[in-house]
Amino acid sequence: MAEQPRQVLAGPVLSSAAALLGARIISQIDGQTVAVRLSEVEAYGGTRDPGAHSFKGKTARTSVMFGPPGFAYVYFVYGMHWCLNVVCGPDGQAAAVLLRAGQVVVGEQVARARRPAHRAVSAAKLASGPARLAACLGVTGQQYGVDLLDPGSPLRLQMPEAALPSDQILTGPRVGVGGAGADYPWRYWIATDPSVSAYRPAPARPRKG
DNA sequence: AACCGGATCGTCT
DNA sequence: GACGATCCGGTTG
Repeated sequence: MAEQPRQVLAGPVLSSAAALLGARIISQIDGQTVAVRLSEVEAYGGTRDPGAHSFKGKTARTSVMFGPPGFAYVYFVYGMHWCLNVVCGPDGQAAAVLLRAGQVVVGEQVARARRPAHRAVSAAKLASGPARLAACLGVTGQQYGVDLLDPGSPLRLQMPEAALPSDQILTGPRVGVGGAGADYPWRYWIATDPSVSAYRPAPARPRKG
C-alpha cells in the first residue's frame, strides 16, 4: 500500500519536495482540463528559512502555509504573476513547496491559449517557470487555500505511482532568493527533463558596510 | 546568447 | 512607499 499523500506531505519539507517530482497537478478551471507533470520544485519554510514568505510570522497572505499539508498556497508577484505552492509540514508549522516547472501532459492547446501572446514556444517550455506553470493551469488567487487532495477540488495533486530513481533527482540553490537564504540547496529537479527552467542566480542584495 | 528595462499591484513597514 | 519565490520583448554582440 502506498502511503497516504497527506501523510507524505506532512513530513520534512525537503522530503516532500523530492517526493513531488513526477507528481501531477490536474486543473479543471473555466471548464477546461490541464495536467502538468512536475519536473522542478523549491522548498520553503521549515522553521528558520529567511527566504520563506512565512519567515516573519503569520500574515493574511501566508496563513495557509501554517495550516495542514496538501493545500494550495497561491501568491501574486511583480504585479502580474501568480505562483502555486503545495503546503507541507504538519499543521502549525509553516512550510511549502513552490512548483517551478513541469511538462504539460493534458490540455496543451488550452495551456497555450492561456499564454499572454501567441509566441512560438516548444511544448517543453510551456510550463517552465513558476508563473508560466500557474498560468498554464489557469491558477489565480481564486484557488488560494483549496485542498489539493480533495477529489472535488478544481485543482488536484496526484502523487507519482513510484518514486523516481535517486540518480534522476538533482538539487541546487533556489532561484530568485537573495540574502541569507540564498545558499540553501533546496531546489529539486528531474535530471533529464527538458522543461526545467533556466537557472539564474538571485540578484545580489546591497549590503551595508 | 546575453543583457536590460518595463510591466503592474498586493502586502507589509 | 518600497519591493517582490517573474516573464517578455527589444537590443546588442
